Amino acid sequence: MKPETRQQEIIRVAAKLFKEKGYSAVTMRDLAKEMGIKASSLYNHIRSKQDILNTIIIALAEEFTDGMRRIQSSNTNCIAKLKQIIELHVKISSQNIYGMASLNNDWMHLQDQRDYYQKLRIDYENDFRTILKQGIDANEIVNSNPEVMMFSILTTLRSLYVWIPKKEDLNLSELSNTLNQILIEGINK
Amino acid sequence: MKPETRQQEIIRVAAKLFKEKGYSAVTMRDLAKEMGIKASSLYNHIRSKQDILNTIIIALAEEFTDGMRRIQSSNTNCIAKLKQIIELHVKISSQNIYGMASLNNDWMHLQDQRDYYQKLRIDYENDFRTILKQGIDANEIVNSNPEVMMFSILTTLRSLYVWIPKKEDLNLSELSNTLNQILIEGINK
DNA sequence: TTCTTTAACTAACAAGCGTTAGTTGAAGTT
DNA sequence: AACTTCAACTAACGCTTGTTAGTTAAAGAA
Repeated sequence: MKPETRQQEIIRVAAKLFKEKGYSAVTMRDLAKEMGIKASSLYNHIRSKQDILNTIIIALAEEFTDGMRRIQSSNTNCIAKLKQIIELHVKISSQNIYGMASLNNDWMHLQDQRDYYQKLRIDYENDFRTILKQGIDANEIVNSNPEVMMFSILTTLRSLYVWIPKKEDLNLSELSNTLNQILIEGINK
Repeated sequence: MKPETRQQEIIRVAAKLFKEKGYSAVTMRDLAKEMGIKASSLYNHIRSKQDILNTIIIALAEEFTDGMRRIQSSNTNCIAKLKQIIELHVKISSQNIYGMASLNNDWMHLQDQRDYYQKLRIDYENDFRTILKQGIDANEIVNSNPEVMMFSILTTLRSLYVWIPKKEDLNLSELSNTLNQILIEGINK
């Protein structure tokens, strides 16, 4: 494991601050103070504040896109694909708690990369929708409203970053299983 | 129906801008431009930027608290109480799309009222948890992880404001029913 | 008509913003 | 020993921020 570069450290600390207060409310002086240096010194390592946000969000968004592609090409039924999606979100979210906050809350402050991000997001949702519809056609999934299903499941998965840090001694594969049960089978007896 | 006061209009327009860019990224000059007046003129109607945020968030939070109290004291089983909670969120969210964005994303920028808001939020979650646990004890709800159940359902309901505006011709009681089915009974066949 | 209230305005303030330029001392390289 | 690179620094830039003070014209009340 290579040690973290100073640049990576800045981006990591920035993501943490962005999670707490949001991109716009975090100043370069806040970030510098957290790093124990002066604001101007940050610019030896990063190009701009905007560039930090780009790096955080785009890397994560592409990770989700890659994961979805892998799931699509797996030779399993739709319920199993949904389980894989849940595991994908649990894995990425738990490994990148701070970044997920920026992805969810600060993407609108992207400039050059905003359109690209939104395309990735829309494509991801379309792939998700397709899996649900295939599940309905294959009689694996109840023929209700796939739009509401997607919204409900995806919203839950996208918010994992808020909730995971609150629980200690969290077993991730156990969490995936519990989520899978609740999202797929519901909660009633 | 009384016509909207100028103050109410400012708060409504502010909430709309807060939804798009977040509290910190919206300036008083942005808000003034949207109102068609100068920034300083806003202060004839409102005390401060912070005060706008207070008004938006606290009013909504108290509306949820009131709703929860009403549901608690209703003489129904737990599955029915959950349905009422879903209806409460659909109703408040659809009537206050913009305000819900501030409630969810900008509560951390509250100052004086932040502790009070957080208390309301924690109490609400505790009441929700209690209903779920009673449902498990009464054998209405599967004895899985009530913490994950609450997270999943509440996260979905809290994000309705993102999703409702995207759908046109949305029948609200139909939405409540669909949500109820998916959240309670799951999606599998 | 005179007085008061309302809701806009212009002008300005002090503080804070992201960022740049130029400098410095230490560490590594030849 | 001489040179280069690195990562910090100080100082400052032009701009934007929320907010205040004081003014003004129109509308409503006496």
